[in-house]
Amino acid sequence: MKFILPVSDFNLEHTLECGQAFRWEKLGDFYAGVIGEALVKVSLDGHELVVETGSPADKKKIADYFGLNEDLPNIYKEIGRDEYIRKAIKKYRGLRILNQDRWECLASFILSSYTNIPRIKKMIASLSRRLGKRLVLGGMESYSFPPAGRIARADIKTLRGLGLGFRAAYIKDTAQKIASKKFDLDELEDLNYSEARERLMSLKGVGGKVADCVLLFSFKKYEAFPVDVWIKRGIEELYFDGKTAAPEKAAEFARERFGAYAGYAQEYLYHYLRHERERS
DNA sequence: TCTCAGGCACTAT
DNA sequence: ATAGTGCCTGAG
Repeated sequence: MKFILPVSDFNLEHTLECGQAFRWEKLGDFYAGVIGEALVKVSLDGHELVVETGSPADKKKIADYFGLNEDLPNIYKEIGRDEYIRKAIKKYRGLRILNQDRWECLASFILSSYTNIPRIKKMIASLSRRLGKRLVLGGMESYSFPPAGRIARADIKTLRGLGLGFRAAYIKDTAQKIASKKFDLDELEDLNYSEARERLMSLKGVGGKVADCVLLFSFKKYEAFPVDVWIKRGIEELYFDGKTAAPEKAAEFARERFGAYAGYAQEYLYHYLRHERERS
């Protein structure tokens, strides 16, 4: 099916290539990716987001996935508290935080530890190809992200064979807890940010950074401020006068400075720090 | 060959 | 609480 979502303040490229999701690929003038159980093609034409899916899809869910329900101008007003962030917003206007599948998001960021984005994408692709469901759209094919049960039952050697390395044990352990309902992801929805964060951190392979990514990218807990090495260096340089700060301190500072949408500030700052600062 | 990449667990203070 | 260290793997 094919449909159109009207959009404003939306930049597809920034949104899909900012590192929050690992399943999108640019193919000419459109992006192909997987949302849940659907292979999806999207392109942006002015104020129209053109969406094509291989399986029936709920328009509302797709709009929600792309973060289209958030009032971006208001968010900019909230987080625009200094020159750095305002400059970053100017450069990356239209970047929206996605609302991804919770399990896939958690698993993906467990895999993100001590590696780089191309390799994270590779791990997710091979895991999906091996244990996920085949999806087709037109001439394209891809695979859904495997449900927790599939990963829980896979043996550790298989997972290592897919290139997961030491992360294989972490993801399997977490998959087992989810599949056996010892850990219910959806219950986190009703907890406040720090309670939910603490719960997530009880899982193996989930520290503060990964927990924040999951809360930000799949729970709409926008006060989450993931601190990776880049953001850490940036915060130290811009706000701590070059002095080193523990990741938790940097995150705490950022939540106080940027408020309820600190996570949005993180996305903009991250890209500003990583790609564009020197050119501005 | 070597270093480094979007962390985390484990151990020792 | 806080600091140090090893970890699968692949790209540059």
